[in-house]
Amino acid sequence: MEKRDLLFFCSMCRDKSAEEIEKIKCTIPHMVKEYKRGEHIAYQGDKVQYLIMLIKGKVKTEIVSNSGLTLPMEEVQAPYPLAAAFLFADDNCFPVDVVALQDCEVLYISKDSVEAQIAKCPGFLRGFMAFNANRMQYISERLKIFAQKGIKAKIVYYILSREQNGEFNFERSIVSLAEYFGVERPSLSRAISEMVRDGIITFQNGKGKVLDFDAMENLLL
Amino acid sequence: MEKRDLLFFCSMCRDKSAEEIEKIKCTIPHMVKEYKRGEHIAYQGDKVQYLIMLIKGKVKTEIVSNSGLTLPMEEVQAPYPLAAAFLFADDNCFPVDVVALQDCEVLYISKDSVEAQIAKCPGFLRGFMAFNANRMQYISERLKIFAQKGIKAKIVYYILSREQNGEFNFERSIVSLAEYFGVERPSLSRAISEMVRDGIITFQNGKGKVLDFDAMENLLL
DNA sequence: TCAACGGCGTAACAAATGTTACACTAAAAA
DNA sequence: TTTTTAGTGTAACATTTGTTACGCCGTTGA
Repeated sequence: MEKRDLLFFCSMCRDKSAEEIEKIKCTIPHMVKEYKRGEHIAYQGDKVQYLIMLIKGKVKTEIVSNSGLTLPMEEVQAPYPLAAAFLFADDNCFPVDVVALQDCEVLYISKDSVEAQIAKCPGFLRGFMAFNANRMQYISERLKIFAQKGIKAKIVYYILSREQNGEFNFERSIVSLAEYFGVERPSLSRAISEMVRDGIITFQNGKGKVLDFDAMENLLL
Repeated sequence: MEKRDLLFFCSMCRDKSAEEIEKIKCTIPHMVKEYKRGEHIAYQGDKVQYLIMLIKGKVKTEIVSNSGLTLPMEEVQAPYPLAAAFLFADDNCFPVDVVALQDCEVLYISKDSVEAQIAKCPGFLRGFMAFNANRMQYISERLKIFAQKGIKAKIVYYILSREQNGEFNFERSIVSLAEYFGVERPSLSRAISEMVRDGIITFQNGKGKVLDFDAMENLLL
């Protein structure tokens, strides 16, 4: 194993130098498995017994209903942990099927080894926690956006959570923002245009200013 | 919010009563502070330096924009941890203001003490992880529902993730399901009626059967 | 018994959003 | 240079969802 697991241990044990990571690699028992394109890496309902790291390739996850229908969920690029949050959950089952989209390599570390490593190495704990916490933070943020009813409310929420002195920068294209909001691009475009027309904000090239904070607040209800 | 697994992060302790929790307080270094109704327990942007447990009372959380507008987020009843996921996040700041709705008691355990306890007591680790994992699971599930475009798609998703042999039970009232989906009750009611009319499902008193799986699948697109 | 209430279905209409299509621009590729 | 491509705004129309109001039913409590 070479550079790719450096990435792995960088994310899981981030306060170590490369040399120290070398040592750690030797001290954590692990397995590596390879999967061909199209193979299942895990099935929904499987127990998550290992910390599972996708170290090479790309996978997709999908929900499988009891009647065999599949609902695509998301695609994951290496390097990335799979179901890391569920290793310690009460219901520690894969919530999805995991299928290789390319030839993949997957690294497994048993739960016991993870716990042992956590006890030994605070950095590993921090890395693991930070990963889960960051993911949680991201998901929470998205949930708050989704919970806003109406496109304008989402826009207002998004702007208010990042404006400084009334100025804001979307940091995304309209296309990706629409996707992030879960709405259609023309709908988002129209909503922004209307807010500009109504004198609530200015907007150009992803940047803008808030002109009427009261109107903004009303849009949140 | 799921209160069922509250909290006390020692899995050995999770089913303990308030009295038994008293003992645990003795084995981990900690502080207890009291807050009057209306006082701020934490401000958005504060560093999360402690594992913070609301052990008595009720609080509300709200986002505060840079310009002073507040967006209410959620209410939390004791006992429940506050911002537990953020203790180890890279950006370990409170994402919200926390304000006491009643007189409250709050317990603080320093990050170091938490790490020490985790190293000492695998049960504590499991409890902490399980709490975060369960919360993540809950939030992920809601996010998946929200991500479904259109009420019928949400219904289909909800049904497919819990049907057995084509039979399902909502386990909730229409009112609370509408809230869970983030839609209005009459809209949900109408959508269900239409699906019944179209021969896709049967439905009565919160229970029903899937009649046409193909039609269900089509509604997910 | 009756009144009050909450949960539910339904309908008519209003409002928001999706859909589709087209035009314009800037940047990248040919 | 010209052509292509991606990103964007806009419009007209279709569809979905929200809003409001009403009636029905079962439960609760006076």
